[in-house]
Amino acid sequence: MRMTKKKKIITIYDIAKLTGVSAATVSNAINDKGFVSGETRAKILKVVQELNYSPNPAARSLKTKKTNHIMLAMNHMRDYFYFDMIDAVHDVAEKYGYSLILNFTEDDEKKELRLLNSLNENFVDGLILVSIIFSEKHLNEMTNINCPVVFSGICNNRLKDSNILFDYVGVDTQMGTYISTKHLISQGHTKIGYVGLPLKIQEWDERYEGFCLAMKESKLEINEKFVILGGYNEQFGFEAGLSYAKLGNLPTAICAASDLIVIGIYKAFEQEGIRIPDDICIIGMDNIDIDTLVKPKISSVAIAQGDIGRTAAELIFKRLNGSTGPNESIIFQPRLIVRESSVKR
Amino acid sequence: MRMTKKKKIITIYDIAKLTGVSAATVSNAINDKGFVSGETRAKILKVVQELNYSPNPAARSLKTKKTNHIMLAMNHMRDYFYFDMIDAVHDVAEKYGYSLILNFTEDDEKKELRLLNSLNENFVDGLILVSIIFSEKHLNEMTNINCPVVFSGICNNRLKDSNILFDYVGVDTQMGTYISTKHLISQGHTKIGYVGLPLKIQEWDERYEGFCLAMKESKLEINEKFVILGGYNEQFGFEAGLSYAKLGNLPTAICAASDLIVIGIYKAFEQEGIRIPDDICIIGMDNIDIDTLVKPKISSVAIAQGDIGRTAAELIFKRLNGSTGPNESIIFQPRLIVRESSVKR
DNA sequence: AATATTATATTAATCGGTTAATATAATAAT
DNA sequence: ATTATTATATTAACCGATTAATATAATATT
Repeated sequence: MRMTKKKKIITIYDIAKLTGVSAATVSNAINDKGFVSGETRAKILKVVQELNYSPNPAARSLKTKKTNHIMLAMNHMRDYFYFDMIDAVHDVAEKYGYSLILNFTEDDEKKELRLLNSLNENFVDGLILVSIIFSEKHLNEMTNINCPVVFSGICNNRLKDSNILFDYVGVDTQMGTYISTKHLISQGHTKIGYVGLPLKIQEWDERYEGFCLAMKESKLEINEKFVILGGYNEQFGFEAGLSYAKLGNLPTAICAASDLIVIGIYKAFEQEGIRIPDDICIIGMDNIDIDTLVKPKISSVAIAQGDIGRTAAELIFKRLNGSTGPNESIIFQPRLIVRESSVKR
Repeated sequence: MRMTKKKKIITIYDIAKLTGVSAATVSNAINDKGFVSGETRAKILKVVQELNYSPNPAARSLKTKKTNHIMLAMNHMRDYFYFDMIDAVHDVAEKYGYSLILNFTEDDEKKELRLLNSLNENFVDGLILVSIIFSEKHLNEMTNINCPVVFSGICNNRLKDSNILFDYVGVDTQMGTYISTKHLISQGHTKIGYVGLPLKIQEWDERYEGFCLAMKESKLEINEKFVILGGYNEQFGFEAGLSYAKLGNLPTAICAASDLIVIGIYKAFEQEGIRIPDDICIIGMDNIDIDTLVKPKISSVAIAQGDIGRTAAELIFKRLNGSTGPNESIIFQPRLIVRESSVKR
């Protein structure tokens, strides 16, 4: 629709004039503050409704210092991982009468830092930052933040372990790869490979750690040739799959850090004539929709993205409502879902 | 992060005081208006940077009547259809220095109408409304809108045909089912079924129309038993698949209005032992990621969701930049993508 | 040298609400 | 009947920017 000539904007003063009261009384009536008689209130609300008036958000915001916006920032849209999360955060925001601003940082740490840096300007009332990598740089940028921030996603548990410096809602992904690896081991596998994220922070990664732990516990050796670190998306999975094929000597099972990696490996293995699960068993993580649509169906570890989003959002509003308790760290436990890709038929 | 004690908020007056100029000059310097000497400007910007100052958006918004927000409203998150669109709109918004507010109307016409109704309150600077159904009720609610609105999605072309009442960016979905049906016909099929949306508006639906047109052109009869109307999601596709199975007498090919429907039919047919494409050929629409991940790969009609989002967003900004030309109606043409599900091997 | 023009900066009004302080009227308490 | 209390409404300041109108100083023009 093209812009038509500017309409006269109805202000609180128009309502006041029409009802014969002061602007302050109109404000009180609208915001359900006391001090307004039932009669007056009814008269005001009637006119408000008739004129379809609603207060200018900017003016209100300027005085109250609340924007009624929260922001959900995440690296990128195209990870099926996030859909439920967006949905859940949106629902909670709506419940509290807030709007949801979506922001994609595209795995760009600079963008994330700039975002944190800009939050001192009454831009949003709260932020949920989903980041794959989380470093001390993030903390440094948070010194001048004056709105609640909840971190989420695939943070590094190490940060939570020693010193809870921020609210955090996430999932124990180390447990995720731990149980998926254990599942493979329980099937009798001993030559198990791993494909996952690089060890960015201090040469360490939760998911890889979970894999190592499970192997160690079962006294199994990790063959370095079977470990491929570097990413989490389909493309990386495809490349990893090809590397395996070139290897000649295959592991009998693979623990992957994400289902997208598995999808990539599927494609590579199909191309190379390697059969799943006949030649090699495989299990992923995230429990995305696609898992049940491909053949064989992908075994996975469910991490309740919706719950994470909901909980993170609720935490924001808890803080906005004045909760000043110590920082919380809410860690959901992952759940093993055995389908077809990890079980020999 | 929990709220710490409120920080002193830096205002334009603080900057003014520190640099020894007036607030007006600071404002001019920040906004790159003329009338400020290079020397003064540099001095101001230096302090601005040092204090990490940025203008209060509410105050600015109140005066300028611009929020720097645009809204993308769509029925629901969980249609793969929309991902590229969200991404594209976000990118364009970012390019113009705008934030993206996401809103889900959940196929609820009331929510859509309430949304249109609320847009007279300087809430956002522009709206892209993606709606499956578009009725005159929508138009009625738009009388008091004072920001540009672009409709998109699967609107009814009829509205555009007679009288362009709003900016519209979409895809010719009638052409979509027309070419997919033609494709099936060119393979020699004569008994062709259709699964798609109900005929909500005036007993008429674009996609179904495209199917009918192609059949008519080839002088093929439409068997009413093979036409199943009622929805567009996976669940509906599953039910449609089961109905076909019960029918006994199957069509040799099916034109589906969405790929999600195809996914549903896949599941039903797998359960019922009907093979694709051996027993029945099938083609969908939307070209979602999953198409190439399932077996057989789903033939589809690509509708450039990213292009639609980008174009719709650019149109919003064109209007915001003062374009007052007649309403535009930009219709992308769909593209046939033949994979495995529609071709006998 | 007097005046016009230009460049630069300031003043003060304004945007449209909210809210603390204050006034007024109505009722209750003494 | 006077005062205290309560309920209701108003006044006016304020939030933090932008901007039109205005002032001032510096330079150009005659």
